[in-house]
Amino acid sequence: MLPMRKQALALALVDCNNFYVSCERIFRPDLARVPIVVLSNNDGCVVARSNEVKALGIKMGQPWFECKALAEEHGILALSSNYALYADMSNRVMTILQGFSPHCEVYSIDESFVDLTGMPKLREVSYAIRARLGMWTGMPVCVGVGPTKTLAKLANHVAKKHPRSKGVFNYNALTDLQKANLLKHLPVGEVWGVGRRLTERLARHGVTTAFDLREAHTPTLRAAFGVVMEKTQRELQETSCIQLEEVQADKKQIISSRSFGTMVNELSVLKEAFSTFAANACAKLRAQHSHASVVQVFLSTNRFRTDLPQYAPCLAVPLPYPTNDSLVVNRWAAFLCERMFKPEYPYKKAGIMLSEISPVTQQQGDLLQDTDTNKHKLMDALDTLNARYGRGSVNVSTQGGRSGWQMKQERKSPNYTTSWADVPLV
DNA sequence: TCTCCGATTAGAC
DNA sequence: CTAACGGTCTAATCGGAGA
Repeated sequence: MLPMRKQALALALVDCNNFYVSCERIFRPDLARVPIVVLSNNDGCVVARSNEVKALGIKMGQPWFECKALAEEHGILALSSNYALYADMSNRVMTILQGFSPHCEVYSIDESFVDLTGMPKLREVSYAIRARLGMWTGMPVCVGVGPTKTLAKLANHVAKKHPRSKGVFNYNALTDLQKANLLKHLPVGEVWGVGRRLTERLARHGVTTAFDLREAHTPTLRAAFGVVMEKTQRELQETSCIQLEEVQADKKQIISSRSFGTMVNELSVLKEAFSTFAANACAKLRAQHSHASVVQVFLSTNRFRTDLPQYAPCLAVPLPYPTNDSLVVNRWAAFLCERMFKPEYPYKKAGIMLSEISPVTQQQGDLLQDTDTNKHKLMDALDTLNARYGRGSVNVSTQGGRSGWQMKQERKSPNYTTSWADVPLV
């Protein structure tokens, strides 16, 4: 029997167009042509832009106050981010994509790699993906197909940028000459994994396009830029180095943090905030059936106010036993907070980080350990109630009413899909 | 000298 | 009216401390 030839991979990257903006527009068709931005937490930075806004030159991540004048002039609608809505729409999209292939990797809230290897008529399949998502959710997407994740990303970029592609681009269908031509016209900074710093450094080595990177002398590249860059190069050469991760790995660290709506001066308010961070972080920990052995907390003044004195302490404690109990973590956080707190500074941000995370099934046996399971039952009940009635339905009493530190969120849309109270009556 | 560890860097979205 | 700039996460790398 002849050895079977290894089949060339066909990976599709399906990426939602202006995802947060599209989520908002699906429930407000009247906004279809209105220029829209969605703001980060605390209404701080622009994190999503409609095409009209991109055309005006407003940049991703730009502080909103810098855009105010231009926004006024062009009637830009700014919305606070509505994560309950975006997460729900994301789940719908990802579930539908599973219908096209059993092998999917949900890469982020708005994009998924879908393994289409072996399927005939990849263009038709790609258009079918777009059509089904459009019909079932209203979400516009672009589809890029390539033999590696890096080239699928690149193909998606081409699909997004060139209207003639009608939202679909298949790198696998190109001739060698077409591939070279395409790569020569792509700035190296557009390649997945090449950010601003690396773009600068690569330029000093004469590498300015994706083609230059693909053709660079590998040992030299490896010596100057490390193993990650070598993988990127090999991916551009159509050798897959970055595998499809179908099951999401457990988090190795979990952070819950926020910038405050206003400066905070009182210890009591900080402790309330930490109580909420502890509850959030532990809920995430329990959701992946893990516990953590290190609790770290941090505080900071407003780093953009260079006119004010700065203070950004950070304290960690190794726990005697790993835990995922909100009350236990909360007590440690409060203790560390008191140690760090200096009343002479106004605080703008705080947070908690859990690390040294392991599965609860790997419980270390210890004769002295408390075997009381009541507190596990308490956390189970809390998680169940919050799952049924919505996050935040049941809190730890020390969380308080958030009044002293609540982030700014002045323009949030209703929770159309996750709250009956928010469903408009027609 | 080797190894471990925390801090720093870079990137993604 | 004024001041106003996100939140999580991972992996690689580096430099110093300690074995």
